[in-house]
Amino acid sequence: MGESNAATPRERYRAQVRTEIKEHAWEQIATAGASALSLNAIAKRMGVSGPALYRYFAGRDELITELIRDGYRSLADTLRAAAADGADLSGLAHALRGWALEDPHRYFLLYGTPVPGYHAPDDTTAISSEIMATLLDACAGLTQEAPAAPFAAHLEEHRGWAGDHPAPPAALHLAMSFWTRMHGVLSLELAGHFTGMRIDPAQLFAAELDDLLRQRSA
Amino acid sequence: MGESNAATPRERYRAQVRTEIKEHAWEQIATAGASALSLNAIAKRMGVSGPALYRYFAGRDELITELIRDGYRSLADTLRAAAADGADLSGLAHALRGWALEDPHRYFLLYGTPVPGYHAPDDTTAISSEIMATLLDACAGLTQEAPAAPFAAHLEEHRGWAGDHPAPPAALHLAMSFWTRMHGVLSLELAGHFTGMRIDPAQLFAAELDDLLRQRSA
DNA sequence: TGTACATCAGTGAACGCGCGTTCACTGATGTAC
DNA sequence: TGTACATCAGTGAACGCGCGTTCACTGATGTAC
Repeated sequence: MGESNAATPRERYRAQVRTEIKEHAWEQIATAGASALSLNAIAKRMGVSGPALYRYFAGRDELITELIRDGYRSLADTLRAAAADGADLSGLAHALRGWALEDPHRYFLLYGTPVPGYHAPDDTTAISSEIMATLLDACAGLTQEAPAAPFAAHLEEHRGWAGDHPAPPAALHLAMSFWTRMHGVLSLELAGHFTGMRIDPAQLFAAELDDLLRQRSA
Repeated sequence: MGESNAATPRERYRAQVRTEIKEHAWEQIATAGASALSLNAIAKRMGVSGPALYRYFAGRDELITELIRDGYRSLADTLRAAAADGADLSGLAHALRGWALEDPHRYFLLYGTPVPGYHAPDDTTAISSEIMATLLDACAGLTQEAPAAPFAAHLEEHRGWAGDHPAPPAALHLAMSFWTRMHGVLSLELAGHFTGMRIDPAQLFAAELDDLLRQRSA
């Protein structure tokens, strides 16, 4: 009690306002897209003057960075929680889809068209590795043919993206394939490409997942 | 000669300027992204006054529409040409990847994060169907297990996206899977997600394609 | 408990910028007789 | 071939807007004695 770690009222207030700003930012992104994110507009919606927000974020870029970080964090936590609940790869797939549908613009902010002048901070790749490691844990129990020799070697050499997870090349490949395939269906679904086609995205997603898991059950 | 179909000098001039405007538009998209597309900026680069462009396009939206249409057209032509040269599914995959790498921003304009306030015109779905039909032709020669009954029925009912191509459900599913899987790897590659991971996109793409075609050769 | 001081959240004015779009116009190009 | 006219590409000024960001400031909140 009363240690240096206790948040002062001012600190708590700052944290709360930062959160509120970010919430409005997500709303705005959901309405007009990430490239239209504007500090002034957020301030207006909060009933506050424009420059006030500069007390909380150094500028627009820092805000976007924070949003991206939060996005990765949220996905990592969601998948980890699912895994802790005993979800297998199929369960993780549905957790991923649920998370994406919950806020499509958040998904696109992380995995969609890159924001023009913007470059992601280093520590998001750490969270990314965490996500891949969770996938790899779920892949470990499954059998899968090893990829062709050169590609297997390539995967073994570069396992940094999975936090140096000690999985065999077959699992590394499966995790990678899982990610790209789920992303393929999901991103086209979220972009609305299936609505025009009158194809049910849920069925397509399920079929894709089925095919991925075929002959790979533990 | 001299029929109503012959282009007058003025018509030829108009067409040429329209083309030039679109070229500058693509350059600008490649630099700052689609959401930063600005008629004024294009005009400035062309050494012409802002309002001058309104002789050629009703506004920003019409220009974007035209760019999207041209993009779909270009992809459809590329794939069709490859198919006419005897390319199989694998050949089409590489044609697709080549086309995407040629101009990543063009790819994202069609298949990336949707442009905020914008809605695509109807006739692009016609070109989309043309693309899918080309894929389906290449799928026809391959064998593939039919998908589960309900999904097979769903695919049979809604084959409008393939221009009512008379292919069996197995082929419809394969084409759909081909599209989503290639898009999955490609869009992550173009967004730069593999560079941070130090994974070679070409090898990953090849492995994904290999897996797709496994046990489905004619 | 009360006073003096430091911290800091938020304001309002200002800077310079670029945007989409309209409008009345000038001047060159093409057409009709 | 030459003149009268119509078409239409491009100009420049203007409208209203919103953006990111800086700056000197006011006034409330918290701290030290």
